[in-house]
Amino acid sequence: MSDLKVYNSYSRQKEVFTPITPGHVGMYVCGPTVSGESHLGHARPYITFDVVYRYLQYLGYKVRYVRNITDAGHFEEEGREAEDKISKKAVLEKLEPMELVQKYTNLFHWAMEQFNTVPPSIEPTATGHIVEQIEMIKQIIEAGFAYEVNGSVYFDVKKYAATHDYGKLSGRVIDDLLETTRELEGQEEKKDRADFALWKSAAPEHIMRWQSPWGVGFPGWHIECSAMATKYLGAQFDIHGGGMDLLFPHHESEIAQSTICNHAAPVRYWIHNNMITINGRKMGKSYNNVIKLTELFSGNHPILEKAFHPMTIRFFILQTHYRSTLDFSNEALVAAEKGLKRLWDAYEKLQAINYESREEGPGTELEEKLKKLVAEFPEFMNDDFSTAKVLANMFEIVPVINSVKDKIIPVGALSAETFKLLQSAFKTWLEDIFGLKGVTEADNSKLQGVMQLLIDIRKEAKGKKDFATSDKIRNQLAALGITLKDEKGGEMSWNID
RNA sequence: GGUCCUGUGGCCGAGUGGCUAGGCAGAGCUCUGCAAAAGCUCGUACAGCGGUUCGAAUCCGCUCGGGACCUCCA
Repeated sequence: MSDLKVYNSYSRQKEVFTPITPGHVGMYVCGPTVSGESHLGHARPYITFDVVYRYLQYLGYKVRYVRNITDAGHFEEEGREAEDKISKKAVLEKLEPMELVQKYTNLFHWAMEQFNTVPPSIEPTATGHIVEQIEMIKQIIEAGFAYEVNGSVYFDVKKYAATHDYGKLSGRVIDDLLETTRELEGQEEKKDRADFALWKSAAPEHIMRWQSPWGVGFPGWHIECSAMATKYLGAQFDIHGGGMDLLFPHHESEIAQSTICNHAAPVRYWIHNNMITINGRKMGKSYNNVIKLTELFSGNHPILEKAFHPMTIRFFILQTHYRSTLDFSNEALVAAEKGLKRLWDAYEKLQAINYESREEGPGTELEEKLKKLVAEFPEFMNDDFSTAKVLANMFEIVPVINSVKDKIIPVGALSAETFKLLQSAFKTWLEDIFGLKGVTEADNSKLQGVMQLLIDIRKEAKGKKDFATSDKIRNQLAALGITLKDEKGGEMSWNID
């Protein structure tokens, strides 16, 4: 099998993945800011990196996956509103800050469960690591790369850039940065406009506040990730993930902070997912075009024509390469929904077939084709996680499965070995690696019994050519949202829409 | 304004210079008491204009369009 290659944002090219410690992978992914509800855009990184996590484990790595919860809040705009985003909202909603944070954290966890994502190994909170952040800031000051002004601490970007490559990750030129940075209030505290806050002094009304060597305040925007990543993954770790919109300034600043503290570049492979767009524009609060996950699952949103199942979303996301933008539309999601159903129906049929045939024999052309398609699954994944191509191959196999089921492909065309290969490959890839699940839940044994009874009655009616009765059963069930299908050979199957 | 990405058939989307991606929708056929599924067949698309090449959706240049970041942002 080929080596895993990942596109490293830092080098801007695909590189062979080699972990620092053989057999182990440390992965940090920027988690949600729990000051509000997650929307469709947020689903992308967590599903993308869930598959990365699952795939690395499939490859045999022991992975420590750290994904933070940002519950201390960042600023609306640095300096302008000397106010914590979370505390601000808390006032509006008349909630305690931690109450608010808890509410949205719970909601986030609920959504992640709907998406069938595996929980990270560690999910540290920013508020739980104030001490670590203060320690790190102290180190940066001691190293001479930060300075204190009026109880706030700023990172000295210019000094750092003199000896380090600030701007490399995001393709920024430091001089341009100085010219293009916007005029903001509170800038006068900084020595240089490109500098960023490590610690901000808190105004008296500020609710979230902690004691520090520089007075009462709260941590700056980027330090939490540096502190928590260092604590749980070490000075250098393998993978850091997040959305492309975090490249600058968040990840760029993270590199600077960590590099000063740990005397080494913190991350080997930077992986960034692209945005989900709607009408070609990034989904985001500032664009006023967000669809919250709760709205998506319920269909309760003006631009939604219907509700969409979390698995449809998951599949929708996996059908695109993670570094491409993905444009949302009702039509696109309906297409994904139908595609997933077709794939999943075939998968369930595949698992249900008890295939008995020659144990071995000359490989037919069909067999060779199937083996090739399956063998390509890991090849595609190894090429920077091309989930879309793996799914395309699966869809090529779907007609074969259906044909075996309907006996259009005769028994004996496939060896039992090939057939079992399909069964195990589909299970591994669909369930274990892609984390997909069936959309319809019909796991009610009583309902199954009732359905079997109706099917028996319908079979009898059909046998007597009593089509009035047989059609009545099928039509009434259809009205209830249950589709009954006649199959070749007189069997019947059903599913809930 | 700066930096970067991008423009593929009705829609969504893969695409490593030469070989049918795939999904959805649509058309025809087969199967079927009817229906639904399912199977088979069908679209010869790559923004435009040049260039490199035996050969370009794929490389280069220009033009036009869209987007991201430069501010919290997945």
